[in-house]
Amino acid sequence: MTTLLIADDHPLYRDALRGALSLSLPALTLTEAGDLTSTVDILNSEDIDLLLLDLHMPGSNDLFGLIHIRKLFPDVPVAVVSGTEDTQLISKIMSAGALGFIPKTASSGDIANAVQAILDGDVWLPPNLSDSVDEIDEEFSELADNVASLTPSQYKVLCFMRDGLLNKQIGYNLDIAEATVKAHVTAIFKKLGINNRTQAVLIASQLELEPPATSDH
Amino acid sequence: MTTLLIADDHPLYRDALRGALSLSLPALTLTEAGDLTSTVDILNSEDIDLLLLDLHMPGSNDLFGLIHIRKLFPDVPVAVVSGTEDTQLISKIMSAGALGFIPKTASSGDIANAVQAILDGDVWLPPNLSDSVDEIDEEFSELADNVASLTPSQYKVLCFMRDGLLNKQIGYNLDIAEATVKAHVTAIFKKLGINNRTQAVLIASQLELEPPATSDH
DNA sequence: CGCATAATACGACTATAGTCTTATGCGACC
DNA sequence: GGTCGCATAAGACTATAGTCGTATTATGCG
Repeated sequence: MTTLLIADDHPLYRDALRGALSLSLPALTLTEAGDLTSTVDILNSEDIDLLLLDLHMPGSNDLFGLIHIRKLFPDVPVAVVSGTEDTQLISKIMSAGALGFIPKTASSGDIANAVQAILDGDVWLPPNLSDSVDEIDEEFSELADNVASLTPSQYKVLCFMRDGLLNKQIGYNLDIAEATVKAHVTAIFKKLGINNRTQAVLIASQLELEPPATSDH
Repeated sequence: MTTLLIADDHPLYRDALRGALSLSLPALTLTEAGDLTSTVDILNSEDIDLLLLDLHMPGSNDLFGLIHIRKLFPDVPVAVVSGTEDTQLISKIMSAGALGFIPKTASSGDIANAVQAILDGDVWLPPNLSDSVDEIDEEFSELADNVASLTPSQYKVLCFMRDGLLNKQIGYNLDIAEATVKAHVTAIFKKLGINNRTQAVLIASQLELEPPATSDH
């Protein structure tokens, strides 16, 4: 039995995906999640053969979420579903370990083709874009690897750093001492090959689709 | 006599623009610049009726360059020429004070139309995109205004901050004391309504098209 | 079990960031 | 000639960032 997890924060779009897939590929079992936490929970408790991941989910932090999932479950194939058509971003998504990119404007036929292709072990990109995205961004791939090597605590600290929080505030949010936050910060610097917070924020902001202030969808 | 300045770092594309314009609008006088510094020099020494600005010029720092030029020469109309088709970015470009956006894929007819329209005092956008870009990003517009209010020295310091440099290193680069750098940094914080360097870097990174590490062409 | 390793946690210490005050020189502007 | 904005910068101070050493716990492995 082949099981597929649809992770998207829009119930309507989940329904649309479910409808399109149950028609074209009725043999699939479909599961759903609406945020990153429940996505991780389901991946932990169930055997999932393919994850359809929307980058804009609550708690996902866009590309961070993809890297996070890829690190926790390297054996689960991931296809990213997103409204963007930015080829550079798609290149980053593929460099971060996604096996396919499905634009939200794709037809149900294309979606079914994409899912079938990835289940068969292929890589899938929208036909009109496959030319411009074929090459992998080496530099970004290394960056994604470095970020993936962060421990869960370090990952959280980096997220808060990217939001402009002080060490003290991060400690308060995570309920740990400021000294511990600093230890995590130092560890992050070593793993990312940098030596101060501004450079960390720059790297973290490269992993984000939209500026925090204007997330509007 | 109407004079037009073509600012683009690709000699070939400058030639192409020159060719397209001299055919369709032979009454124009055309001038060229290959980087931001010489663009500013020419705007200082000559009367320019329209600037065609590529965002990816050396020293331009993408949107920073546009804001910089808009601040120094608020009376010179600017049309941005760029390879991107990202509607969000185009919206930012227009919010930062450009009067037109010309994609590099535009036909020579469209380019001539755009130049003529802006010279006539209109705003011009590619026909296929004008629907999705009509609204101005208020938040970003305010941000651009704030950045435009920076003095030249403050602007330079912010650029170096965005590159992850320490105050000491910025002082060395600009040949001023660290105390002066700190004074500028404090002034920048007040103008941008923030209170630490991380937030400044976040704002600065929103004004950049591509991450510094992956500028490729 | 005994050992190694990684992750988390934290205090002590040093370096850097950031504020405030004050002061000087310069050019623009009326 | 006075005023204003800007750039420069010193000194003194506080807050925050960042390093280092170390203790604790959990996890994997033979």
